[in-house]
Formats: sequence, C-alpha cells, structure tokens
Amino acid sequence: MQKDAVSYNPRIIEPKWQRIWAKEDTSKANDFSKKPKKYILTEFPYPSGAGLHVGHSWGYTAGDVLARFYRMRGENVLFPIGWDSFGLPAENYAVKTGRSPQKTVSENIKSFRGQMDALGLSFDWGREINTADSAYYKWTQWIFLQMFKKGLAYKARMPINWCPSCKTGLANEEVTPNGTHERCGNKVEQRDMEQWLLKITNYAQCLADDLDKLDWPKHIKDMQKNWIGKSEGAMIKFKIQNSKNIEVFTTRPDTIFGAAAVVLSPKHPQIGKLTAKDCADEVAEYIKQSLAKAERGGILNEKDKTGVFLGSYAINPVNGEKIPVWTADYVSVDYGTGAIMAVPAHDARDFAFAKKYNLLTKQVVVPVFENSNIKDAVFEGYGVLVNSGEFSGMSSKEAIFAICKWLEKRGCGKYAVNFKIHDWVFSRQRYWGEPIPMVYCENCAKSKGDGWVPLDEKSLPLELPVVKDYKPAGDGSSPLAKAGEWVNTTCPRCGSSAKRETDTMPNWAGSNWYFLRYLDPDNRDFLVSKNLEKYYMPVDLYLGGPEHTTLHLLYSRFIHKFLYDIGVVSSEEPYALRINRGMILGEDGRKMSKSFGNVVNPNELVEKFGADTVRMYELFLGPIEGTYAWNTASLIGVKRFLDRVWALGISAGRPPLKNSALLQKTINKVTRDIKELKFHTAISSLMEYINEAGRGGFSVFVRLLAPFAPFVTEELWHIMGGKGSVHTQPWPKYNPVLIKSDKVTISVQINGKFKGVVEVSPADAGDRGVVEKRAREVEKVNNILRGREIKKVIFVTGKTINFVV
RNA sequence: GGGCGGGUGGCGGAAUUGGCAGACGCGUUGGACUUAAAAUCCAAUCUCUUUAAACAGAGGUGAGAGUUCAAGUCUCUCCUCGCCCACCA
Repeated sequence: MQKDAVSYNPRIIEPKWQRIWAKEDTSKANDFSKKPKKYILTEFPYPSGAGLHVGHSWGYTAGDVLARFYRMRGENVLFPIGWDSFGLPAENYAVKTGRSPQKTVSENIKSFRGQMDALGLSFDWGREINTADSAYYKWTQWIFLQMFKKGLAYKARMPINWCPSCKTGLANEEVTPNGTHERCGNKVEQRDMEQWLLKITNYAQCLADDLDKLDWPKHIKDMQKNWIGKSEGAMIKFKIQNSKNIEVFTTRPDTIFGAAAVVLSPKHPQIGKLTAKDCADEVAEYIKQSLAKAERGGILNEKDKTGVFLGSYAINPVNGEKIPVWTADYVSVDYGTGAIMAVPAHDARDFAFAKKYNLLTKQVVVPVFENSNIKDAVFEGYGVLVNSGEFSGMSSKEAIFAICKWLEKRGCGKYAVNFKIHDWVFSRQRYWGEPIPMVYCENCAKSKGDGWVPLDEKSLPLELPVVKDYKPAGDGSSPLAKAGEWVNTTCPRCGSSAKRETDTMPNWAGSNWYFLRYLDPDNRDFLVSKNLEKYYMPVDLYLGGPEHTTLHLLYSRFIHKFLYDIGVVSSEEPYALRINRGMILGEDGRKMSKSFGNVVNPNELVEKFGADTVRMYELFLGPIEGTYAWNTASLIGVKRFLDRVWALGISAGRPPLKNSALLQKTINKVTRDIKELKFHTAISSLMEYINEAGRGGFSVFVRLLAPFAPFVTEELWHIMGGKGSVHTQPWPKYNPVLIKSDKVTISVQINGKFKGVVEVSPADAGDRGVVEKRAREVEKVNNILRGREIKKVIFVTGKTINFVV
C-alpha cells in the first residue's frame, strides 16, 4: 500500500521535534522560580565506548516521564545530566591503543548525547557537567583539602586489595565476594601500600541512624544498615605473659566465663610476637597455607575449622584463668580487632573449632543453665548465667551491662560499638582520575608532621598533566610518577623542593557530590552558591541502579554530611527519596553481556520503531524495580497502540471535548500512577481508554500521553491545531463530580460467592432495604434463594450485599 | 548462616488495600479483507463438568490449617524462587 503523507512515521517526526525542542529550551529549570521546585535526579553515565544500554534508557525515560509530568503540573523541574568521565575503562583503552582518554571520552560523550536526544529525554543541557573537566574537579579537590584539614583524610601504610591486571589498589567495596575486581573480573591480591584514606568511620553512626529519618524503601535502607554493620558489645583485653595485651571484640561479653581460647586471625599483626619458638615453624606454615587459600578465593563458611596453637597463653580478666592463644583462619582480620575469644559452648564456629582440637575440656564452662551439658550442640541464645562468678544468676542483658562496667573499672575492657564499614581507601595508582592536591616535602617532614602538605586552595585546580605513556609501572606507582616536570614542585608551606602525590582519586570521587554542581554549574568562586543549594536541595527523587546502594549512595551521603558539617550545604541528607530501578536481562533471560551476544541496543530499536515506542515498551514491562527479560516481540503491542492513537488523532472532523466518566477515570488513574512511579499501569489505562472511547476527549488524552510519548503527541497536538507545545500545556484536571454517574454498582454475593450485580441510584446505594429488594430480583439470586433459609444479610454501603444461607 | 523481597493463565503482569481474580499487553485459535502474503480489523482464549452451544454448574492465586458474612490480600506452619551480605565473633 502506498504510504500517504499522514501515516505515523517516527523517522520523520522525531528528528523534526528534536530540532525544534533544541531551539526552544523548554526543559530549563529556573533558579528561584516561585513555582514549587522538583529536583529529579538520574545517575549520570560513565561515557563508555559501548554507548547507552537499555538499562540506561529505561531509567532515564522513567525520570523523563516524571520531569515532563511535573512541568505540566506547573512545577519548576530540575532534571539535569552530565558525565562521570574518570575511570578505568578509558584508561585501559588508552593503554591498549595509545589514544588519550580525553579524546575517547569526548567522542563517547558526543554519541551518548545523540542517543539521549533521540530518546526525547528532556534534560536541562545548560547544566551539563563533566567530572573530568578541571573546572569541575577543582571542587572535588577542594573537598579533599577540607577533609584533610579536618583530619578526615590521612595517609597510612596498610594491606590493600590490589588488582594485578589493572595495577591499582581497590576499595573493599570494589572487590566481589569471589575475590575478584568488580570491573575487570581478575583475582585481587593483597599488598602493603601507602594509601590515602577517608575517615568514613567517623560518620558510620550517623549514616546508619539518619536512615531512620528517610522515607526510602525499606530494602534500600536495610542494605545500607547491613553494610555499615553496627554491632554493640565489648572490647576486652586479655593479658599475655611477657607481651602486649590482646584485645578482642565480642557482642557477647556475658559468655566470657566460657572463653576457652583467644584466637587470632592469621593476618593479625601481633602474631609473630605471640608465637613461642618451638611452635614457630608450624605457625609459619599454617599462615602460608591459609594465605594461599585466601588467594584462591577462600572457601567461605567451611564447616571444618583449622588452626594452630601459638604456644602462649592469655589470662581471662574475669577469672584469671590461663587460656591458650591460637591462630585460625575462620577469624577475619577485617572485623573487630582481628582477634576473638572463643566460647565453644555458645558459638557454633568456636564449637566446631574446639571440637576439632580437643579444647572441649573443663574450659567449656556453661554460663547458661538450660544447656549445661554441651556435647554436640551449641546454645547461642540468651539466658540466666551460671558458672560466672559474681555474675551468676543475672540475665544475659544484666550481665552484659555489669561485666562491661566491671571490666572498665579495672581498665581491661569496655562497652564498645563496632562497625563493619572501614575507612575508605581513596588512592588509585592510575592516570585517569582527579590528581590528589597534596605534595610530599622532605624538609617539612624533618620539622613537623609526616611531610604531606596540602596545596593552597587558591592554586586549584591541580590539572591532570597530559602524558604520553598511560601504562602503569606495575611497581605500585601511578603513570603520573613518570611525568617528572609535573611531579617536581615546590612546597606550598616552606618553599623547598617537593614532590606531588602521583596517585589519583577513585572513580567515586567526582560522583559523590555531583548533584550539587548541577545547581550552580558555572560558579567559579564556590562549588555551589548557598542560596541555590537552599532552593533546590534536597533531591526529591533519585533514580538509579541497585548496584550503587552500598557504594555510591553511601559515599555521597557521607560527603554530603561532611559538607553540612563545614557549612557548605544546609541539608543533612542529599536525597529525600531513592528508588532503585531493576534490571533488564537479555532475551535469553541471562544478564546482557557481550560474551553472551544478547545485548539489545536501544539505538537500533529507536531507528526501527521510534523512540516513543521504545520508551513506552520499557516502562510497560512492569514495576520499575523489577527484573525482566527483554522481548522485542512484545514491543509490537505498544507500537500498535501508538498507531491507533495516531489514526484516531488525524481522522477527519475534530471531536467535541467530551468529559466522559471514563476520561475522568483515566485522568485520575494516570495522574496517581505517575506520582507513584507505576508507569506500567498508567500506560495500560491509556490503552483501555483508546480501546473503549474512540475519540471522545482526545485533546485531553494527548496531554495524558505526552510524558510517555513526547514526539507523537507533539505532532498530533499540532495537527489538531493546538497552540504551543503539548509539553507546556497544563496537566488535565481530574473532576470527580463528572465521574459520579447516575448509578452505583453493587455486587451481590451468596455465602460470599459472587452471583451478580445490581445498579441503584447513588441515593439508594446506602439504603439496605432498597438494595436487598433489588438484589432479590436478580434472577440467579432469586433461583438460589428460593426455598432456602436466609440466616443473615450482610450489607456494605455502596459495595456489597451478601446473603448467608 | 544473616537480612530483604517474591510465588496469580502458555508468557510479562493487574486487582481501588478484605468485597466481581486474571485489567492491559504478548502469544495462540477462528473469522473478515487479499489472487496470495504481510499489515490491519473483528471474535475467542484460567480449569473441569453438563451441553448442539452454552449468557448452565463447580473449582481455582505454591501446599496445608486458621480468622471472617466474605481472603490473592490478614494470622500460623511448611515448600520454593530471587536479590544483597556472609566464618561479622
């Protein structure tokens, strides 16, 4: 069939409106506008060579629907975007091809921008930011300097996770449970290195506690709390003959009379000093083996606990008992003090360990009477203490309190809170990141401090030099170490020669405060003006991927709280609401990945079906937090719907604006669903409307559809003779009066089973007598009721009448 | 092992929060249009029974119990799947 001029052709109308919208700039947020502000934030992408993927387009479209919706509702919407440009992939690509990250990243940004425009995303491009831009990272460096001044950034020599493939140190958060680097998949090793760290532990308490003030989905809060891992208990010092005390952390000080051994992690720093000469060989061998096991990925949760006796003894502070000191790899060095008191009677792991090495002797004291005969099982609950000296007879709760007090009085322990979260390793031995604005000065090191001197704030930004060789040395130094001219400088404090820090910041550095820079992207004097921060913050809705729940989200809350403490921002929390979008899998139900060959490219689909169809298809998949397998076949349903909408819109004869009850119902449903991010049901009610209503109220309908399908609705709006852009029209108002029909439907049940409906006038809907009479007239009901005894009639006003027989 | 969330047609998913289960879409089947196909349009589509067909009956939301006039929705037990964390002391 010949294509006539008015057939729906996204390939023509979409580029056309892209061009027009670019000129009109309708997605701009107006600073200090009197309209209510709405800050909708979607995670900015890392501009990779692969381009936007369907997960991106899904999340951004969801944000875009909200932005367009709230604009139509007369709010001052801030919907910004930018580029998280620093990071390993660009650098690895540079190492491989010699092309500079600056170049490849800017090319990638261009193609991302093109894809975003093609999708019809109404970002406020006047606020575009780029973390690798020195005008931006000036402020990332500035924040680092403030943290240094407050003692929250410090350098320490420590064992860190080292990726031998990327040749860089990693934060704990970047290592997967299998012991691989989350980005490249290679096995992570341990190395001792000098690292910059940020003291996130100082904020652990408030990062955990303040979650309670936030109205976020419970599972996201739980995940963060879990990650922070707060537990209450006691730090207890065990005296060692001829050596320093060993400190252990326990959540169960009430079981201390049951301690059968002190057990250290094989990586515990004091292990050498505590090993007796005649045990040294055996201990060294054990440590070697357990390290090897850890490198292989370490089998977690082994039932079989292994360990060796160090040959020395510790004194239990509460009863003076002499207990052996062991090392065992079921004790991790990362948690607590890296040492524990083993209580076989009341801890399953300690029990397994003690059983294996025959520690189940008289030391296995049982403070809790219910389980005084422990042979094969363990009691991990709470109870009333026995065999616990002066504490016998107390409940666990009382005993925990009393024992902590007792220990504290004698200086051998105290109540303590322990966190799982560690200080944040903030150095990377890589090129493509923000330079750390610090120099090392030999001269200053002699007189005071450790020799690390911060740059003067006025000298920021410290620009990343252009280098020829992006290859990391592999000896632990960054590629920047080879940029001699840049490295050698003078000390800002004393003026003598000094060397710059050659490590760079991790890729989280730029992204943990970016939402502030959108508010005031061109400010040369400060990272954000106070007035703008006050006006726009907090972010009203932050949409992003679940993989950032414990990393980016926690880091950025930390930085924001720090900025609050130094008076830069007025809000304690950056995000009023966080929603994680789910995942879109390949058509085969597996994670999309190049190696499976199941990656769906949104570009090709936009080209083939049009952006409106792709947008609506993704939102129609189901709730935004769900996981779905992509299915190109069912994309056709949305396409058919838009074809039908088009056909109705252009058919001859303008219909009268009809305010049918169905239209009102649809306005109400779509409005409510968008607010609750239930896009899939909003779309289905739009489909229902088209199925039922034909052309009544079409101009209202086009406005309801506009946030979802911005191109086709704009075109139809103009074909229909609408003035201006459909996207600047007011959102249709729901008028409940019009939905009130002249009848109310009441369901009729017999014994709770549905049998039919009756329709009565609104006035009669609450009249039991009328409804019952009408219900009895229903043929089916009448047939069943005839000859039966009615025991009871339940009547719910306006809803149900139920005959119990 | 710990935390969180699920289990509804062939499939993705609805259900105004206790009141007509399966909206909407995909798929499938039949029909219309066509020389034919595609596209489009119309109709049917939870299961079983009776039936010529059913606008006739019955059952049905992982399994089992319970609360209620009424349960996909609330309570308990069990099974099962997913995600996150994990020898966390």
